[in-house]
Amino acid sequence: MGKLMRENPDMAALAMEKLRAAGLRPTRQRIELAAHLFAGPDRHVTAESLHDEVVVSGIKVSLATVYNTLHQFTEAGLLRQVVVDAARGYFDTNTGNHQHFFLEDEGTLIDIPGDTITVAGVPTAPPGLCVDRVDVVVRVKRA
Amino acid sequence: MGKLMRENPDMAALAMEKLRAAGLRPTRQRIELAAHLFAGPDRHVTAESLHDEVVVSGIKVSLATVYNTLHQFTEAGLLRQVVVDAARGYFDTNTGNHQHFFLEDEGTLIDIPGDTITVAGVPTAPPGLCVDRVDVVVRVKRA
DNA sequence: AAGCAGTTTAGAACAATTCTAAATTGTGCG
DNA sequence: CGCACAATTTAGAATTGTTCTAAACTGCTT
Repeated sequence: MGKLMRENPDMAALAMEKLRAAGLRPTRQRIELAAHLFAGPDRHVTAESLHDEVVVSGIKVSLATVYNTLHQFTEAGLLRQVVVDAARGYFDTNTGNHQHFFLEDEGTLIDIPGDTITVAGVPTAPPGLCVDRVDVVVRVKRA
Repeated sequence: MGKLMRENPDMAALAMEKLRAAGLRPTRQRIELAAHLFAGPDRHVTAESLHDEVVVSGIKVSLATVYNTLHQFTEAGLLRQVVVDAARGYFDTNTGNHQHFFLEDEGTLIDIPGDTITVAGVPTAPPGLCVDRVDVVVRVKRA
């Protein structure tokens, strides 16, 4: 399986591990995408941005596959979706408890560590429902 | 100016006032939409849902106008946009400080009064930026 | 009643995302 | 190893929500 990932063959190995652990067959495109996503520290991508990035780096993956993969990774718990912009969907490689700054002008996300913000007084969920998650988005603008 | 709004002519008058106060010319469709939006207590609508509702009640308004109007109302401070679902945009007639439950299964929003939830520890905005708003979304699911 | 800027509208255009059916690729097995 | 089959990828069409456009219409002022 391959000739790519020359920049860092170890990333590929790690990615394969991650995929296998998640029960996802380690295909060329999944490995490349995972390598990109999990190479750096916490990252925020959209399907389009990740696709561009990956294509630029010389890898051939279709946009449809990026969408599929992003969703599969999310289901597998490797990613988390962040809803801050009605226009596009963001995916976050930080799946732990944390919140976000959202720079509305640029469409950029910045993590806020999970122990920084405290949310108190969340009412109990309406009958028959349970709280799935509490999201805090700090929307910031040019001063 | 017309024959509709028979259910509640006063609503129409009120709506006209609101529109005039906001500097929006009180046209037939704006009046009808405002009457629907501000008739009940706090409401959450999408362009589509409001359009359907209004059309069903026998009023002729195009979807484009609903979109325009919703945006104009928002700019005028009569409505507020809520981003909880990547798929569609919601508008809230409650423009005051408050938060939301979001029932992911149904796509329904429920207001949480502004003094219920307390958010502490919001870090200062990155340099050159200022906090515009802090949104809290409590995502709930079938138990 | 006329004029005109502000509005509305149908329909085209768009952007993000999903779907589809066909081609390709991992993986296990003999 | 090489084959078979299911899982995956893909190009392109289709969907969905939203915005744009140019033409028709309407509320206001005179």
